[in-house]
Amino acid sequence: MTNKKTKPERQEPAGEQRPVKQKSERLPPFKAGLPALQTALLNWYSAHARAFVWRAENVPPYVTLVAEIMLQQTQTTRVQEKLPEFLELFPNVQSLAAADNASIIRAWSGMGYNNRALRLRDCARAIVGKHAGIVPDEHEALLALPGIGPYTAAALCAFAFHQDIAVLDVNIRRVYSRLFWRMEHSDQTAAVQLVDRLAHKVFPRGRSAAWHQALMDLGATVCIAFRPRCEACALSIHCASAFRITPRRPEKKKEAGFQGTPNRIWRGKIVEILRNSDDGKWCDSSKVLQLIMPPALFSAAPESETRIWLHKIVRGLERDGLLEVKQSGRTDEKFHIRLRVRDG
DNA sequence: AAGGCGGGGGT
DNA sequence: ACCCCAGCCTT
Repeated sequence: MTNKKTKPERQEPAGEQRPVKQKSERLPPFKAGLPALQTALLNWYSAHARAFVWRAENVPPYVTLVAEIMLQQTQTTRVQEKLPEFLELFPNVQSLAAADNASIIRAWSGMGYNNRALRLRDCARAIVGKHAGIVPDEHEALLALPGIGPYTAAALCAFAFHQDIAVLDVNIRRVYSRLFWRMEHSDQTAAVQLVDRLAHKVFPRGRSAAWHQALMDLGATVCIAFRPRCEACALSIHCASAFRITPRRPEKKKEAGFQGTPNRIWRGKIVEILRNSDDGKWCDSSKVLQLIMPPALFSAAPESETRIWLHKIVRGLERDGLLEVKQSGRTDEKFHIRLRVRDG
């Protein structure tokens, strides 16, 4: 068991963070047997499954793909709201593949992590170019697509194509860690390799989709990160850590920022300004500063230094294909930006 | 292995 | 004013 978020200098009782001993490749001892555990989780899911639009009957793989990309680091409630709007604009792989940068970035408004929007569009293009417009159903092929990593590839195999495959994200790993090993604190998880090996063995064959959806629902509503609600958990009888977890928050990482706000938030503000400006219109750097900064801060900020800071952020956005920069000559002069129109 | 990358909603 | 949250990519 490791705590990857806690720094070594943090004082802990000796031995607390040693890795869980793994004597063999055999499964951990299940308190009441694996079949009983499987039944308990699937029964709980039958009664408590959250009704999401991407879980409806006969959802095309394309919709599952868009949903899973959106669900990378974005809450279910927001995806529930944004997915239908997005699908209205881009109802299939072909329409998404045809989108220019500005269109897809605008359609991504409110989702955050805007680089995902371009990768998703590029993913659609790769599907059109390499897979005849059909979302591939093989894990290896999915993994090779832009924006699709181990989690999303497995999620598509399980949820869209009903293959027997383990789906692993931070939620499911947390649930497994607590279920099969004795976790002392809420921010602890078993070693990823250990959990992942186990994950391939414990899901009921033929029920991978329901099983992993169930784990994610349980992780989101009951076996939550900070203070798990063991008293409400259908698996507490089976759980090695039930009622024994002490809440503890992970060490927060410091993040580069300006005026107390992380740079990525400023990035988002800049992109949002460009979304709301006319298509193809160049926006003056001073105007952008005025729009993204609180009035008091904008008034007090020295023009030149602030513009140099903005310029640095903007170059990052340019590198990512999100916007275009027009600057006449010297880098310390005013400049103009707009949403990137050309394809990336 | 570590850092970059949003933003809305809850407490 | 904090907190949280269905990863992936680059260096």
